[in-house]
Amino acid sequence: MLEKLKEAYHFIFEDELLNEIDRSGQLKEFKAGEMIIDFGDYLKSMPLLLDGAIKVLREDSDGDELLLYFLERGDTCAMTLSCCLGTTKSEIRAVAEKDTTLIMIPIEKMEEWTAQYKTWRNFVFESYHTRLTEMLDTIDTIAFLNMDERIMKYLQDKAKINQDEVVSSTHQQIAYDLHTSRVVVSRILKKLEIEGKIKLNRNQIEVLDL
Amino acid sequence: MLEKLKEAYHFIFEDELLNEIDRSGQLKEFKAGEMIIDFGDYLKSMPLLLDGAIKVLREDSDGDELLLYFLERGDTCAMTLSCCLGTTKSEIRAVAEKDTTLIMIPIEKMEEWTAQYKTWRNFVFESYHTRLTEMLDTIDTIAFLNMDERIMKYLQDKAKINQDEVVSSTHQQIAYDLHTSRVVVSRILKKLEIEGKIKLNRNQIEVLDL
DNA sequence: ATATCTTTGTAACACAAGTTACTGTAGTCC
DNA sequence: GGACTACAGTAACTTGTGTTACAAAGATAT
Repeated sequence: MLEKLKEAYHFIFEDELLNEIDRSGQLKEFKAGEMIIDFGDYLKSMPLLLDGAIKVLREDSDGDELLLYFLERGDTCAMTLSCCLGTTKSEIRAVAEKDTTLIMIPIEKMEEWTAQYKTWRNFVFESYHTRLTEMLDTIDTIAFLNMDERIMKYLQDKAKINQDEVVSSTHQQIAYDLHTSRVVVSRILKKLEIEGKIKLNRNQIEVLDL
Repeated sequence: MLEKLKEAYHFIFEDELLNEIDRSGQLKEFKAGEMIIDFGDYLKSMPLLLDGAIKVLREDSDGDELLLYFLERGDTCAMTLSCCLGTTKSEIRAVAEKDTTLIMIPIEKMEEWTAQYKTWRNFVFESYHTRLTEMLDTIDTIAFLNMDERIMKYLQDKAKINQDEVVSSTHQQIAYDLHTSRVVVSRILKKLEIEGKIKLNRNQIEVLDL
């Protein structure tokens, strides 16, 4: 574990802190599609992403979902982070986008390290900043873009996260993430294919315009 | 200034820190409608809200605006906060919603106090948490509500912020904040009036259903 | 190979929201 | 008072998106 940890975080944390994380943290692995955190979960530890990718979702009162953003290596979930501090329930759902390994850090350590390590403080602030920026981006997307643009952006983001220009999703899955209907997704994907921006196959969409 | 500061913050900061803020901070006053921060501004100090209210907006590439949230006494602008740390440009615009007084704190102090005062750290984390939650609420609003509900929520929020059930805005101003058109706002306001939820007058809307 | 299920394509329609255009009305300035 | 401006009301139309319904194509199981 220490190896992987160093690989991902040695640029920002000093050895002493890395060793502390190694001692207190618990390694967890999730298969693609597994749920990591659900709405209303009480969180007693904070995740540090070592490898893989996580999809973060929001749900409304009718059970409709909406994709907020993806997390990659080196990220932490700032929502979780602030839930930990407030010991409030999770406002979001986190699902493994691909096979994912992460380290769970007990909340008690958070407070301790925040006081003790400047690098940790900076990391936490940096994470909050990144997440706020990401949320702004999400707001821009749903407020200012039409469905064509949102779908195209979704495909590009997903291709980037998975480092594969072929996105393996059904139209229904995309509809869930974007909070729209399957028919709308099919219709627009077909239009994007005619425009030459993507290539459609069963369960697969090749993104030509990255 | 120290008086006002104590009035608003003595519950969360110790006297020593309050005195520090008093020494380093600079008092600023803004009239309702004045712009406090604009897109692209570089920020060298961080605002603490003493009195009044602030409206925080987002803008897209075409210059279209969208209201993100309101700030009240005891709040700070977490976006500003993270801009300060990253010395990046402001992603948002802040406008005084009513006459507002705030204290500007130089960024150098931020780092210092974060290391030194636990209450300050908690305040900063708390602020980030509140802001993230507020952003989630904004996302819910634009993603899951229709225009009728959004306008009603807007009026209720605005009435609450101004502690006045009479909202003094033109239909055009509401349209800007919600990123829609004046005609749509007029049409829906009329409908809400017929439903008995509001009462319309020139430049004024009385919110009956708070 | 037949039956079944999942995924995709498409047509026809419904509806919310945005657009254009015009009118009326309340204030302001001369 | 008359001219002007800002604000509000409303009608008629367009457009984007969501809905319902059904058919076809590919995958999977028996």
